[in-house]
Amino acid sequence: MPQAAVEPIVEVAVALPVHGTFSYRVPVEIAGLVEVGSRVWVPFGRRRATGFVLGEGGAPPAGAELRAVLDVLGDGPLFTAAEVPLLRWAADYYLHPIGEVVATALPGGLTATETAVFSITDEGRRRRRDPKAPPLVRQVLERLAEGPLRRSEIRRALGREMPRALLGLLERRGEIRRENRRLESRSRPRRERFARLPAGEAARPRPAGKKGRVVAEIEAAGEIALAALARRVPNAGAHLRALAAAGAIELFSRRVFRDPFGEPIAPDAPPAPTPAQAEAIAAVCAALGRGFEVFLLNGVTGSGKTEVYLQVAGRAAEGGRGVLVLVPEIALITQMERRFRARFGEGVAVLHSGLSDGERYDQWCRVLGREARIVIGARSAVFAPLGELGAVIVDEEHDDSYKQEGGMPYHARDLAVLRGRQAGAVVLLGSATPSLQSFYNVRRGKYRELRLPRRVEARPMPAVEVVDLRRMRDLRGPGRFISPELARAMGEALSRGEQVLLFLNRRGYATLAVCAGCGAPLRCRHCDLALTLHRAAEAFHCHACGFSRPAAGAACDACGADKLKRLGLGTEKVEAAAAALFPGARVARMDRDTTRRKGAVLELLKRLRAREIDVLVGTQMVAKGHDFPEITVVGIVCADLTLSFPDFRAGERTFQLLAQVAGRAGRGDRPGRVILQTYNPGHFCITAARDQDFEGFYRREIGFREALGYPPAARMAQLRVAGTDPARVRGMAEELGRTLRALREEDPGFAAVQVMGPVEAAVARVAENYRWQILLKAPGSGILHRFLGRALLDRRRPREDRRAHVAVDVDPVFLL
DNA sequence: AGCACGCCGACT
DNA sequence: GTCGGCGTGCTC
Repeated sequence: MPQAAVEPIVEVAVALPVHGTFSYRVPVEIAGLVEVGSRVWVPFGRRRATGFVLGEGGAPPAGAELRAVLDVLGDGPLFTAAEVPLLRWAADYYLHPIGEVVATALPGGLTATETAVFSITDEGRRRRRDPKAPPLVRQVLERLAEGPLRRSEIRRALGREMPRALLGLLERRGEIRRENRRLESRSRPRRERFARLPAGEAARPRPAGKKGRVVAEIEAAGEIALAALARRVPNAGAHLRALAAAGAIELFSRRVFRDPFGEPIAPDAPPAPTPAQAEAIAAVCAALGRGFEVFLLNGVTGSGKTEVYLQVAGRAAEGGRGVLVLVPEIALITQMERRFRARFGEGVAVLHSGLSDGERYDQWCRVLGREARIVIGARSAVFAPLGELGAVIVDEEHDDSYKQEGGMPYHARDLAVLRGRQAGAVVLLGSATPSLQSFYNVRRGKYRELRLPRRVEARPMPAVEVVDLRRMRDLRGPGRFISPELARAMGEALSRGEQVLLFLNRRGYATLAVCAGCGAPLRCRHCDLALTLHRAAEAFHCHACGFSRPAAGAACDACGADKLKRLGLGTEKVEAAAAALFPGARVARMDRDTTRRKGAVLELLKRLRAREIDVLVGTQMVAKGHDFPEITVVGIVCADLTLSFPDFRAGERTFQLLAQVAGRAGRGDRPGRVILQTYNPGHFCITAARDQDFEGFYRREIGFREALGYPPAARMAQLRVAGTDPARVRGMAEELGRTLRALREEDPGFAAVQVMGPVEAAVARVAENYRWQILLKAPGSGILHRFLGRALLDRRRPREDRRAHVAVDVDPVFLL
């Protein structure tokens, strides 16, 4: 007699905003298909939901009954057991529901949901025109007559809350029908149809005419996708069925990976490293396989950090272990990807938000299937399903783009280090301007520092001249922001046929439009923010919410006067000034406005390389790691914009930005020159950036952080209360503040936690959302985490909705 | 998130 | 009375 099969129990993270995991039985029939990383369909309360299997489950808490997994979704697991600890840690550390953490980690479009969908019946169609029916009923029926809707969609269409009871009543009366509909996940493998010649058959007589051409093409290709065949032989499709029926060809379908890569890349051989590179490579490679260790590669701009990454990655991947390479943004991923594919060929996958859900899913599957053991990606790639890791590399580790805002606000660099620790892998953080946090860890002996103090091929560092903008204060026109020194340097470079980069960290033409009559600034209707004039669009834009209004005929909202003074400086005005000062020069601009289109950044970079651009004006986008070989002069139009930010990281950000921009100069064989214009020529951030003096900057800045208890000397978390109802938002923020202070009072263990606020956010309203915030400071992350857990998870809090809700940001980077 | 339950004021 | 808001608990 066969032994009764035991149903396994699995631990499932449900893809809903619910804290904790849940246990389910797995029916024996599908037990073989359910493993760690499987996507499953499970009953949850009164409905069903997508879940992710994290491991073996335990007995449910007393009173709860185990329910059974209903189905296994998709073709196989979506992550490996090696990634589970990272997902759990992130959920715990960032106080985020684990199912949502998994959903964030995965490519989009994989979480099916189930909700009630309402549709109209014939009875309802009749009642729709009944004048005696209440207006709300008629409105609902009217909407449903156009097509079935979910409750949330009805709410949106009507612009008001839709009482459940009313829908229930209409259903009982037979005017509407309700059914549970599974909203399917969108991403699935792509299959394509191919044709080939039948195997093992000697040359059979070739058909004549068009059919013959089709067969010839297929024979020449070996096998060919039908889409490609149709491109070569127009209307080939018309003959395929007959050819297949005659046995002349075979048709079959196969999974294909949507290809995000562009043209093929010529292979390269590793160049001989400089002595400093060789030393760094040797140090990191010696650590491979010996467990967790973090290196900070502190290398000046142009010192060849990428070559170190390449050689480390190559060695780390030798034993079949995975290598994760994080790069802050998409344009840089493309550069990095080219270098890696030139060295390692096809074993490279890319993961970033520039890919479609389908492309991302395919790349993800290539990694899962171990076809690619090197992943290059932006922050979300930190979750890539590489399994056993050999090395983690984070390029430009100081870059703020690693911080995710919204959803689960995580820091990819921090998670990368954690992932390395969990995997016992080597972590390599690289930057010319390391974050204070990473350098602090070097100083405390947690990370090992490696230096590349010189540029490759003995190229000199650029010479930086500081120009005091206060001299220009009373001037008008371009002379106010393009000093004689900068203009002269530009003129000399241009006359030698060299290129110039002008940097200003603010886009638009005029950043402040003030009424000439009453002096009121022009503000956004949906935000507490001034509008910026964009001349290319001839419109005023809000940089917070995207609101825009035409510039033509714009009048002051306060007094109605139609004369607006266009104050403030943005990249568009700099562009216009450069064109006016150097009429022969070809001027281009690189900021979010000119690069919104996909591929626009690469196009600009290509034009720059092809020398079709003489002067490039740009925002911080141009500061990021790009290699501009022919630029010899960099003008920093106004270094003070980031410095005056009311944020304790303003100095750090300014130093990094200036040092990085300056580093764009002279990367080819001609020496570079940087003109740094500022109203604060004596400020230590400015002088340190001028001298490329990271150590000096660090000493000054860490002193402040330690004295004031700011990270990295302490830990912070920010609680953001936001919503559409200003009174509720304020009430919730104040209530939360009281709760936090009470918690601090009642437990002496929390005496070291500081609660600051609540205060209204600096921009109190963004896109009709009102914002308040509370800042928490603590000496260490353990105590802060316990405090947050007690405050937010252990005690009841008021129900949140769009009118007012709380978001936690652990280790916040942007405090405004 | 979304579903049900239970508590209140304000109408037939 | 009871309808329909609104706050609260719960989902293995």
